[in-house]
Amino acid sequence: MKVIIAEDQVMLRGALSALLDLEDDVDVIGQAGDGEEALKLIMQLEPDLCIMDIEMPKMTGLDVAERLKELGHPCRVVILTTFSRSGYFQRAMKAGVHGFLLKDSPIDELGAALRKVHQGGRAISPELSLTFWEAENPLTEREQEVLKRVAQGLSANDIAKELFLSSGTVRNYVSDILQKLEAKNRIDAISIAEKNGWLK
Amino acid sequence: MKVIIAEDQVMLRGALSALLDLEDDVDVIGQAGDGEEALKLIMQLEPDLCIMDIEMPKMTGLDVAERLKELGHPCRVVILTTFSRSGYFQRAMKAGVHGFLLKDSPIDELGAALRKVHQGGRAISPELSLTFWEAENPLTEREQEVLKRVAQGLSANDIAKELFLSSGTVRNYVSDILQKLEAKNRIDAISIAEKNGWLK
DNA sequence: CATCCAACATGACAATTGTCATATGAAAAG
DNA sequence: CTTTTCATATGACAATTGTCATGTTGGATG
Repeated sequence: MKVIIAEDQVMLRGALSALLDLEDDVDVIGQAGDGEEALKLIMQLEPDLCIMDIEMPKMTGLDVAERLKELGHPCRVVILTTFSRSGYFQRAMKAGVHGFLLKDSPIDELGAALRKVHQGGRAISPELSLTFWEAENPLTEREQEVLKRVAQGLSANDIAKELFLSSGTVRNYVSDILQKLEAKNRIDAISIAEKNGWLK
Repeated sequence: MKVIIAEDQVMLRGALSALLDLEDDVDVIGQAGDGEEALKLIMQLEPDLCIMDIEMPKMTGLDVAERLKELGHPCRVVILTTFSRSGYFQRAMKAGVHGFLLKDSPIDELGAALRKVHQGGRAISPELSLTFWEAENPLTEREQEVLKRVAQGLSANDIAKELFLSSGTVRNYVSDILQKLEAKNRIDAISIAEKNGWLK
């Protein structure tokens, strides 16, 4: 099977590529260090499978997966990520990926996962518990926009200007966010949202 | 040369171990997933070299390196880390490590770095620029204690209680921190300190 | 078609953060 | 030995955050 590896960490990308190339039935035909390059290579080289990190420059792995789904592209995506965040997982499933592995899994599992996906199956890391499905993002679109800017260190006044709202509105959104996440303050809220993959 | 790999990310640890074992002159004799296990294995197996991540559970790679230096242990440490933070680099140099590589380096460089260190040399990632040496942590011990707790989402009152200070004192420390880091607010300050490796 | 609900929006007031002036003690420098 | 400097420490006041009551609009439900 023809495989492309999309991973911005050079050393891991090189190591995975070298090891997978040692397998008889795996052919690593391309490597990408960011999401845009990954999408381009998939279009050009038509791999069977793509191993895709999530957090990459220019375009996240989830953005690429969503794009491939839009295009009805046959390439099967196996997400390989560091963080077991429910927000990522849900978004990946919606994007129709065929695998979701954690970098905390043994290297042996990767090859097995690729074969499974190539044969039409799905490969999900066993570490992802059932409760994982339940932690849906409780924030509205507007609240997410506000929280993203809070996380960037912007004040309520700054955010009000950017989103064409009044400062009181922004403060109310922040207050709603604190209540929904059961956070003590905005630093706490940022931390909770990051852990759950609710901050893009 | 006998090598131990200390890396909490299972997949990378497995991949590096497999690849390094393919080299004629490298013998991977142990693997550790956290700092304490790494220290224990180094004591027991007496490797020539240890490839050490920084951010690991229980004990950071830098804590381990410092411990080995205290003991005058002959094992040579090569730091392998994701983040090029000057705080980490300085602390590593002070701990007497023999190598400092970024996971953004190609896998080929790792083997070459190990040989260089084994022969008594040092191996530093070329990406680490000269300015890297200059970004010394501007915060006092007390300010660092305060910022660590701010980053954990504690209020000035909470921090005052923990450190046996008054709330006004804590707020003044926070204000000093904001000025030194040229941060707009505490979220901004946390972000700057994290980027520079000044938050432990 | 009417009612209800949720998302979005605002400002008054309470609580917390951040600034600033000030003080003390220990270590470094002259 | 004296002076200076820096880290540590505190509270008054200004600025911002967070809470709460309230309003509007559009979509869902009966």
